[in-house]
Order: sequence, then structure tokens, then C-alpha cells
Amino acid sequence: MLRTHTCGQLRPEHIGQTVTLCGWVESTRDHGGAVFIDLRDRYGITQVVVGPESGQANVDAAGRLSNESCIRVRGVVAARLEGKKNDKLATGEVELRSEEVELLNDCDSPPFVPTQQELPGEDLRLRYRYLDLRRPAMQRSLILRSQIIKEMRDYFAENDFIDVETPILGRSTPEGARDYLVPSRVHPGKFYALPQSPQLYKQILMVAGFDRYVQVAKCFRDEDLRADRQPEFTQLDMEMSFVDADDVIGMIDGLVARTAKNILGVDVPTPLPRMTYDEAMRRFGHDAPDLRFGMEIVDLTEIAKKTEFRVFRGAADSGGFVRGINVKNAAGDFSRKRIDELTEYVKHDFGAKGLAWFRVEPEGTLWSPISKNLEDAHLAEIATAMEAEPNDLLLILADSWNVTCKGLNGLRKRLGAELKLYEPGALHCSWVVEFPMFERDEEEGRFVAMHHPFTAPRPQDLERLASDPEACRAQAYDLVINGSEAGGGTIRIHDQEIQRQVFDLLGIDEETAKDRFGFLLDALRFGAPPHGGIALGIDRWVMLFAGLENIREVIAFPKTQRAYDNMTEAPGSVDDKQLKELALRSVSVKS
RNA sequence: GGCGCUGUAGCUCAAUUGGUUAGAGUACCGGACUGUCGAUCCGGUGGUUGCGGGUUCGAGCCCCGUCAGCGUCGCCA
Repeated sequence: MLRTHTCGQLRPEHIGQTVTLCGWVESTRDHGGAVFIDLRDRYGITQVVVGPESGQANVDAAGRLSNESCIRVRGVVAARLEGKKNDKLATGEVELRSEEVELLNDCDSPPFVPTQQELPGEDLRLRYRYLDLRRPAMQRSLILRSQIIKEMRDYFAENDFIDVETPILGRSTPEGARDYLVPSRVHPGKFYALPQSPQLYKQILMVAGFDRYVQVAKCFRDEDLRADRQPEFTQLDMEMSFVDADDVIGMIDGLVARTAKNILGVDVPTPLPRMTYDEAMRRFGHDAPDLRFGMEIVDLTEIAKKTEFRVFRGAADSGGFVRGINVKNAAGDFSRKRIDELTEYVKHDFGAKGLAWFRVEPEGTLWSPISKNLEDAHLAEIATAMEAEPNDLLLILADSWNVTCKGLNGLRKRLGAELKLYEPGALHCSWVVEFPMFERDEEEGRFVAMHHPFTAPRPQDLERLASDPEACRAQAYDLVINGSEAGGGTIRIHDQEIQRQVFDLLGIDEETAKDRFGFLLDALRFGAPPHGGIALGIDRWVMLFAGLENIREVIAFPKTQRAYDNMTEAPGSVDDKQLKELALRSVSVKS
């Protein structure tokens, strides 16, 4: 070992010992006759003093050390002079009196210093990620990530789960996200696909009798990126045999409670609250509602039907809905201009036709540019329904079910953040259950699986599979943390007949089904046990546990929004020879 | 694919209504200094205002295009 201690380790008890530290020069303070060096590693910072007793040549050399260069220092641990202790440092009671400084590797003048107050642009941080990762905040994120994964692994190991690795090179399946493809050299013209999740493999493992499977699995989806979405991400994937939805949910409840306790020191009461999908959409307009604050959606459609106001009445009579939220005690904070911004937002982002709003006057009446279109009695009904109090701001959409959901959810999330309606450190975990089996694909005019094509319907909904597929509910459950989907799973179909029926509804004909996942259908014929599981988004868990709002902050080497790696410059071009071997020809016009 | 925000010194930012020679902090280089810890003091280097075009007597600022980063809608079983 090149060192005897770390830079976060030395305390008064070490005084008098000769030790050797290695680390990076965070800063130097050169006084001519003595130089102070803040030496940093991932454990902390220790002050090194190079004084005259070590010779003027050494003092001069220390003064010339570049920031962020990597050095090794041998010296004696000494108490700091009286009144010179630094209580900002864990090691601040002592300092290292240097006897020898060895430059392990110099550092060029860096494009940015990890210690600077204002963060440099993200493109630079990603390009010089090794410098960015020297920042304590990034180190904390990745250490937290490591701790969370360890808790998960320990938990599942203690519950008799077996860690099984599944292939990265698989085959492309219909439905779902766009696949990343890998060309096959041995099979010219054919492609592997990187897994969107280990879904099929883990089901096969259940058929094989592994009973409880777990894996920290890399997953790949070639879709556009977001603040909380990377093309390459990590799931805690698990599957259990002979269980129902409650069993899987209960197992994860235990994990959530344990992780919150051990990592954050927070007691999360279990069982976690549950809400059906229908209720979530009704009350919050989203299948992953943020339950850290209220501002629930109120349905005003029945009142709207009684009015003569064209906007309300028209929506209500044509199968649409009139729904709104009450922004408590906020009317005074919202100028006409700010409300116009919200209107633009719902129009532009969600295709809403407009945004109706009311201010609640001191005497409790509703005021709005549109109130002249409404009778006082109806205004009073709206006020009552929305529990309006003076200075409340009521925001109302009259539109299709879908647009009112998306628009009001968008407004709710945006206003919740802007008005700081929740504690920054709060962690709210819950389940959304009983998802629909199918949703209609507007473009293609057919059913698509809401979760995936192997999701089992609820037993009591089995007959609806044929009669009313849209009303059929699945044995599916999503874990929601602070309005973010932190995991999702289902009980799978273990009966080949039901599986065939579902494929049929999804428009997957027998031939396609056989071609794409014949192996699963085969396996279901060989004594497949009832089984189900869940996949947790590890990146999102870490992000939420760290209170961060960007997934790139918890990934060591993330991609930019254009799915580019600024550091390695991937994806890159390849030699013609490589293409030829793969029987590929590039038709891209850009180089 | 659409919309929006951003792009000025190595880095973080400023620059009045379109107006003279584009500034500050920090980093870097040189010098001074033995108790600093955001060290201090003195001096200095550093600019194709992302790139290309246009409007104008005059563009960092306005317009068009383009590139990059971010956010968002679509997309993400």
C-alpha cells in the first residue's frame, strides 16, 4: 500500500505517528516560508504543512504543486496550534507535518475544478467526467447508489432469492420500446436485441423451478431521453413462484421499509397505501400520483351539464369532462400574466383548448372573466364542490378525459413544485394497482398491452377478456415514490390458453407469437407454476433517495439527451471491414 | 419529429434602446509573504461573443439557418 491512512482518518489520537497519505491537491496556500496543502481523497480532507524544517527546496516545490495533481505525503501527525483548529474538517484538529512530498502525477490546468462553487455546463462535466466525479456530491451519489443496491441484494438473499444472470444478447420482440440491435456476424442479416428487461427469461426461470429469482439487470430502450430516463438503465428485477399480487407487494413493502430505515433513517409505515388505477386517474389524473400534497381533481361535469356556458356544456354533452383543481390560498400570487402562462402550458403541452379559472373573493364568491356566462347558483355549486375559500385559485379544464387528466396532472405537479407544497426531504411511497389490461392505440386503432403481453387478468375479470377487454383489469402493480414510477410488476399468465387469448386481442397472430416467443409458449406447456414479480428502477430509487431531480446525477457515465457519450464519443463510426464482416452497409449520408 | 431555454476569457457570469477599445470573479503565469484553511498583497497572459448567412452607417444584442447542452410534448409494453 502506498498509504497508511486516508485523508478522512486522522484524529488527535494519531498525534506523533508517522503516516503516509495519498490524494489530490485541493488547494495550496503558499506563505513563502511555509505551504499549506489541502489533500483530498474520497474519505475527506487533511491539511498538510510543508514548513522550513523540511528544507526550503521542499517548501518551494510544494508551492508549485498544481491543483488536482496526485501526490503522496509522508509526515508526522501534529496537533494544530491553539486557535488554528478547523471545525469544518473532520480532521481539523490535526495536520500532517510533511517530511517528504512525492508527486505521483501532475495535473494539467483542468478545464474546471471540482471544488468550484458554480457547476460548469453539463456538457463539460460529462466530457471530463473523471473530474466531475471528484466532486463530493457526485461521490455521495454513487456511494448512496452502492449502499442501496447492497441493501437490496442483502434483503433478497435473506429471503431465499437466487441471483441469476440472463443474456444481454437476446432477440427482438414485438410491442414495447424500440430495441437496440446488435448485428450477428455468424448469421448475416440477423440481429440480436439488447434486453428491454429480463422479462421472458425470469418467467422461464420460474418454469425451471428456481422459485425466487433476483438480478441487478441492465436494460436498454432506444427511446428519447428525459430528466429521469436514460437509454441504458438498471433494474432490480425479481420474480417469485406460487404467489399472488399481495405477496409480491408485501415483499417489496419490506424492502422499502428496510431501505428507508437503513439508508435514510426514516420509518416508512407498512403496508404502503394502495390506490386503484381508476382512482388515481380520477383524483390525480396520473397513474403515478404525487401524494406529498393534496390539490386533488374535482369533477364538475354534472354541474357543467346544467349550465348554459358553451365551453363547459359543450364538453360535458359531447362525452368530455369538466374537472378542476383548487390551488389553495394562491389567488393573490397569480397575476393575469402568470395565469396566461399556465394557459399556454396546458394548451401547448397537452393540447387543451383553454384554461378556465376563478378567483375566490373575500366574501366567498367566484370571480372570473367567464363568470358572466354562469349563473350564480352554478357558481356556488362549483365553489362548494371545490371547497373554495377566499383567495383560492380554481383551475378548470373542459376537455376529453385524457386531456383533463394530463393537463391537470401537469398543472398539479408544476404548481406543487413552484409553491413548495411539500418538504424537500419527504419520501412518499405507495402502490397503484388494478391497471387496465389494454389501452387503445389511437394511431393503429388496436389494443396494446398496458404493461406487457404476459400480464395476467384479475381472476374476477377473466370473462371480460372476451366480452369487454377495455374493462378488464390486470393483476398489475406499480410502486410510486413522490409522483415517480419507481417500479412495476405483474402476476404473469401461466396458462397457455389465456396467453393465446391475450395475444389474439393484441393482434399478435399465432405465427408471430410462435416466431417471437414460441419458447415461452412452449415453456407454459411444461408445468409452468403461477408466478409474478416486479422490476424496480434503481436509478430512480437512488435519485429519489438522494432528493435529486436528474437521473444523470446518480449514474457514473450517463448519456446526453441525444444519447451521446461526451467522454468516449460513443456512438462512433466503424471500419468498412467491420461492416463487411457483419454483412452491413451504411446508407447514412452524414459522416 | 414539434416547442421552449441556454451558448460571451480555461470556468462561472455581466455588458442600458443596436452605438466608441466586450468587463468582473475565479483559474492560470510571474513576484512578495511562516499559520493559512474561499489565504492575502502586487503585476501579467487570456476573446473568431458556438458556427454560417442576412438586416443595418454600425450586431454579443435583431432575423434566418445550423451545431451543442438542457427542459418538455410525442415516444418510453
